[in-house]
Amino acid sequence: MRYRRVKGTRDILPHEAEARRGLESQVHEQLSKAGFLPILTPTFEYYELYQRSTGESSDIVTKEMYRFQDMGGRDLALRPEGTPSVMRAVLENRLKIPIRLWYVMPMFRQDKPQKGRYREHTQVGVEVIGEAEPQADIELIKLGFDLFTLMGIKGMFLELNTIGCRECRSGYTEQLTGFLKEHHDELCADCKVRMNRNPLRVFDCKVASCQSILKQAPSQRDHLCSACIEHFDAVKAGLERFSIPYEENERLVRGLDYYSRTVIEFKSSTLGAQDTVCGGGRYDYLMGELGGPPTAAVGFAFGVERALLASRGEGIFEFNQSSIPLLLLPLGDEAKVYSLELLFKLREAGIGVQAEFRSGNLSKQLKRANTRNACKVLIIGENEIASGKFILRDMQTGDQQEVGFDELLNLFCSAKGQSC
RNA sequence: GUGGGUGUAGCUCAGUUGGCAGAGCACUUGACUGUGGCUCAAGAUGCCGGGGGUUCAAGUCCCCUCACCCACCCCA
Repeated sequence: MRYRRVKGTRDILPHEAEARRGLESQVHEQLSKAGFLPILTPTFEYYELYQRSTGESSDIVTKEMYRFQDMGGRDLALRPEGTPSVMRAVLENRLKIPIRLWYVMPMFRQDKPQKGRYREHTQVGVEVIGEAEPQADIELIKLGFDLFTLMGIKGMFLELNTIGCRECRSGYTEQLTGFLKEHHDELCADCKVRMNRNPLRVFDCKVASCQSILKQAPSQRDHLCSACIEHFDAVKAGLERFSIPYEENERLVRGLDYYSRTVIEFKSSTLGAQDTVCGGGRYDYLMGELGGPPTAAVGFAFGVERALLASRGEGIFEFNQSSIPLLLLPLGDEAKVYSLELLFKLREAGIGVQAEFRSGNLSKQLKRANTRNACKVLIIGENEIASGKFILRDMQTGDQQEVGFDELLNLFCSAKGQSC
């Protein structure tokens, strides 16, 4: 094969493309009800935007970005995640805050592909901008929970943590760094790097020896300020009140630098190694970081591909085998021309109709109709053209009737929306 | 970057101790020239991922390489 798709990219073939349309329209409906407005941002931005927001300690920025220069020498990058672009757009276009925005956009990360991980993938993102109260966190989490339930995500569970605010975190990271320095020689190479860049990330480490050291590490819980504790308690109380099951996971810190306080991940046990369907949290400092006014915000994003993987064959985006409600079967050259005319007239009337233009006797045409999964066929031969009456055949039952054009319209318009 | 697995027909996959390249599904044609699905018959389809080596002989054994998948890591 001479031409292949680029590593880590996928062709989304008709049946999956249909499923995605179904998913998107459901998401749109739910989010509209919750007051979210759609937004779309460019596929590439200045590299610096991601560097400043996603952060220097994140894997995304350090090793996964598609970074390039354009002909004007601009330092650009393909969008690896949506939140920075959306916040930039809010700021740049002076959108009125508070505002709730959502998007579905492709994201690009040059990671090594495997199941549920692609170099181009699609995220649905949801951002609540300008709401600092824990109720916003609760509403958002409930929204996600309901959405994933509706989609039929199998083996779903929610992990929850708080990573504090600037004030309480700085004291904690200081203490944590001190602890890590004491154990410097026992740590793995990755953790030695993490220690300096973003010490909280050491909790992500899967190396057994690191984990056993970390058991004795100071707990962030003991360093949360009273405001952060209050916020976290309110969120947890809300989840309990609305019967949203969750697991508290002190190890959950998220790979992006801009989070504060609440962080969440929805996971599915069916996905294997890449089990996170949705990640998110609060990012009260990001707007300020980008040079805007201090603006609290909370949001999440879920991967469309993973959501589909985790719910295959279930939920809202099942789709029907594509079938043709009515297929015109012309017999002979004259009938072909005639059937084209008929095709346009019927379609104008709103009927989902197609025509078979290949030549062949009736036997062959019916065979083709069968292969193409036609519900009903209209046989158009010399006799039919002469009389203006066509034979309408039901491909399932084999019933046939002679119908004129007007009769045909009536039959199909009254049966609109029905499958065969 | 580090492991493991898989590459054979359009698809799913067999292929034995090295001995003519196979099956099922799908496809084409006919039986059936204005009535499909079922059945029967016939047919087409391959750089066996690529390169090199061993051998009288390689899909099969050896070396190299590429691609894809999975896992580590990280995340959606």
